[in-house]
Amino acid sequence: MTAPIRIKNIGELAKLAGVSTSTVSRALDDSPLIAQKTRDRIQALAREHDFRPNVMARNLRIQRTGAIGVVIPLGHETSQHISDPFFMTMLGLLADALTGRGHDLMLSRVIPSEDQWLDKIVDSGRVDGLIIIGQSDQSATIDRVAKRYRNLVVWGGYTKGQVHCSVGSDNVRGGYLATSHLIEQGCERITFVGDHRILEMSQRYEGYRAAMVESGLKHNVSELTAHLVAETAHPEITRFLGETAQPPQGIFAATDVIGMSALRALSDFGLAVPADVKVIGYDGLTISEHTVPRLTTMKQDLAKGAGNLIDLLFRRMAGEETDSVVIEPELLHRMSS
Amino acid sequence: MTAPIRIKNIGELAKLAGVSTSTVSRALDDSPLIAQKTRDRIQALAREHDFRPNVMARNLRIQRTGAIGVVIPLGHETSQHISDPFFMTMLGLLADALTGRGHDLMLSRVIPSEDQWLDKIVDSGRVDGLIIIGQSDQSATIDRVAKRYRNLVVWGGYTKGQVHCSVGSDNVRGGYLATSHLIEQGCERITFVGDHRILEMSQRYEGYRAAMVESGLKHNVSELTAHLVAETAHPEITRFLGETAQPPQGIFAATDVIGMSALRALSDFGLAVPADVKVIGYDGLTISEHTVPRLTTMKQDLAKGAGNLIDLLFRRMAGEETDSVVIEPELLHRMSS
DNA sequence: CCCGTTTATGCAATCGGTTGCAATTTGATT
DNA sequence: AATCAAATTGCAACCGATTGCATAAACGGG
Repeated sequence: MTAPIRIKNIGELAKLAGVSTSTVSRALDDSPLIAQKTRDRIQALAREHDFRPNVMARNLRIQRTGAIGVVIPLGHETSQHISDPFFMTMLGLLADALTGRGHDLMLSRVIPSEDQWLDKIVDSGRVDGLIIIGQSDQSATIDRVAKRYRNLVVWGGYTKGQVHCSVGSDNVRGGYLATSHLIEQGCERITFVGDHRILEMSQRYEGYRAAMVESGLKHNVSELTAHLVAETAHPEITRFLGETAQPPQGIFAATDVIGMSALRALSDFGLAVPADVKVIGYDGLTISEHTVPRLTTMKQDLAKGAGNLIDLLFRRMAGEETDSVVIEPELLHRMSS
Repeated sequence: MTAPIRIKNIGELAKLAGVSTSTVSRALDDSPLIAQKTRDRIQALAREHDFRPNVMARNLRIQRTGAIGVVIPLGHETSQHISDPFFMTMLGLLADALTGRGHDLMLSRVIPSEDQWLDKIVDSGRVDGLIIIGQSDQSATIDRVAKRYRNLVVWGGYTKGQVHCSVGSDNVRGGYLATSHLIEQGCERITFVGDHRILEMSQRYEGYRAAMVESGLKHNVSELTAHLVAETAHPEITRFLGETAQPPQGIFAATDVIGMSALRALSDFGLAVPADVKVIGYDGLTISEHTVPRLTTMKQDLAKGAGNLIDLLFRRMAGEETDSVVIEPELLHRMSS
């Protein structure tokens, strides 16, 4: 019934239709240059043979790829795998938005071992633009490349004077609000749990510290360095709880995943949340709503963030200049505090 | 210091080096056809101008893209976003393995509205091969395309007679083992919570049912249809618990995320886990280890699974025939049962 | 010093499309 | 019927690489 021969390029289709390749090309593109009935005929023919023009050839000619790179630098993680649902949420949102704009998503997880990692991606010519999720500890490299490559936006922290265009929540303020909340709930000894090397976390720590100092709790400032992945964060918190003479009254976890680990470690030690220890997380991921007890957290509006990232990126690709966006974080007071 | 002019193709580099483009091309490829010192000279020149040959042009010429498509069909989800950490874990593993093999990862999240969705991806010429994560409710489409396109592997359930090559755990057996475990723990009224439309879940249900029947608990078989995402699963479980006269003694959640939702819903109703109700999940995700109490689950070895997927895919791309792989699931007995 | 190999390089076709411009056809107008 | 503008279509160059084959240079042996 259907035609047996497989058409593999517009040349063959052109021959079949008795026209030139240019006509086929334009017809498939629905160009008004081609008479309506010719267009219809060729499109029908293409459908019949389910022929789809080769994307690579097209891309080469028109000098764009139709793909946006999404890069997750893992400079801080020794562990090979990310299990942080944060990335999935972000990725899902980005994938949706990009598909909606007719672009594909090229995912790269990079463990930066040499400082050319970003240049390689940029110069590969595989993508029209780049979204980097989290500066990790690579701010310098990112800034260097941003200087010469415009089509680049970053989810993460904002630092005065940075070259690259970023979208992210106000981490300092978020840290301040989170800590203030715990203080309001009556906590005095509050421990910050996170990883300093990561820009956003160090900003959250800064906010934490400011709130503590402001409330005259400067001497109670304490910090536990914990990895981002739950597998490693949990034993670290457990060890910490085992070693301290007196457990803290409040824990400010730099991410929801760390918060979850904390909840579990506390439970292991027979400490009740929020009666004995109050816990607050950061991110506002779905997962934080499904812990027992439900985790109080600082919500970053990721949907909005992803929207901003895409929007800014496309504007930059169109040649516009863009400023960074800082989103106001929001306290979600739930059961753990 | 560094050269100011930007080299944009091998032609320009050739002119600079005083050789032909073919020589440049071969030199950059480190071909033995070119004299060692010519090679060195050209490579140095390329480095100096940090020139990297255009990938698209290369791909067009050699007829491969160096990219593998990873597709997540969401035929079953009305909701736009996936928050299931399962995908992230899988994606992370795949991204690592593919990078290791020198390939890029093109991510597509598809909500199949017309039955050509897969053909479009295959015929786009953007990828050398395709990994589909989960059949969703699209087994028919996948099978149809698999018939004509070899470079395709699927993570998901195995059905006798399927055309496509799949990798996944033995869901029927997993369901059987999970249910048997709950029965051994003294449960008689066990409810299965999951979504039948998804192949893997219906297989898990099948195993559940078999175990129940085998233990003479046929009349206690009960099922709650719940969505995969925690946002919607939780209220569904809550409603269920509110409506039943007598809560079940055991809950077999078809995924860890549903299991988490169940834990929380039970906690809301003041039911103790595992004292009042025992819960078992499925997947063995990291996250399941960090719930309170820690979730008993059926572990699927995703690392192994991802390895198999990649391995099979590359063998298929090399022209080999491959059989589907079924992985034995393993009980992780933790605190919730 | 000549000739036959090896070794090193260049020529030009090719991958599969897109697009500026020229050429042809159509149609309207006088 | 002749003229001219508008509507269609085709020609051929191009995007930036790779690669089979021809050619030129270097080398070794007699």
